[in-house]
Amino acid sequence: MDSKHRQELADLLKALGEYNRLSLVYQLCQCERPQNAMCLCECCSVDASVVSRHLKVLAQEGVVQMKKKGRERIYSLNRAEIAHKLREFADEIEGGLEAKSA
Amino acid sequence: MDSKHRQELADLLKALGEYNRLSLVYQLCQCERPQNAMCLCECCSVDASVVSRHLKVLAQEGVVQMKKKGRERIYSLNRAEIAHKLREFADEIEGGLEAKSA
DNA sequence: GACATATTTTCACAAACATGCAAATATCAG
DNA sequence: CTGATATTTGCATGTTTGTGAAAATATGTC
Repeated sequence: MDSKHRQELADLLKALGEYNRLSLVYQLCQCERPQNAMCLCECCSVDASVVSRHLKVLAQEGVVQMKKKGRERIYSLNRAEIAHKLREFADEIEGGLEAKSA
Repeated sequence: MDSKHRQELADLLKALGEYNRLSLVYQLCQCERPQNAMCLCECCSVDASVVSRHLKVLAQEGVVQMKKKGRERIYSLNRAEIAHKLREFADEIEGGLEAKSA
């Protein structure tokens, strides 16, 4: 794994590794439908501007996806993509040396 | 998931979400045998004290395990445990609502 | 004991970060 | 156009964090 990929993975993990951001992810996780930012705001007791910034970070790392709808922004979780990256990382950790030869 | 578990997961992801710490994890990952801190020091170009602190963080989060051996500290990766936690998280993200009923 | 090696701790510091508030922007309803 | 709602941005602030250098600690060798 080259340093660029490693940096990307580190950035992803860092984005997920903050309590309020992780709470937003779980909130989106439990919602059947995409949610707007104000709705997401209720799960963590912080200012709307804070939620906005956290969602921006999550979007930059590809954790969530955003769609404009009128004056609202509708967010949804990139479930498959994130789950895949996490499992890939788990495989690397567990597999270790034999990962590629197997 | 209660807030305590969520905080623990956030702490784990944060520990992994720093470039040099992640590099240490990958370094340990590629080693068949446990390594001492000085050896690990070579993979990232930082001071030995920095490596020591990073390893401390990783140990606190249960990512690595430490064993004293003379004046050396031998570190090894908790492969199964970390991989399991990552997969659990991946399942939660991907499974979403249906995770418990399935 | 004296010295070398491995590691941790303390200190200082700059950069990054999370946060709240207020102002700005965007869009809808009337 | 006016006002309301949703969201972002700028600013200020306190906190955390990653870092290197030097001192301290621990343990091995002679």
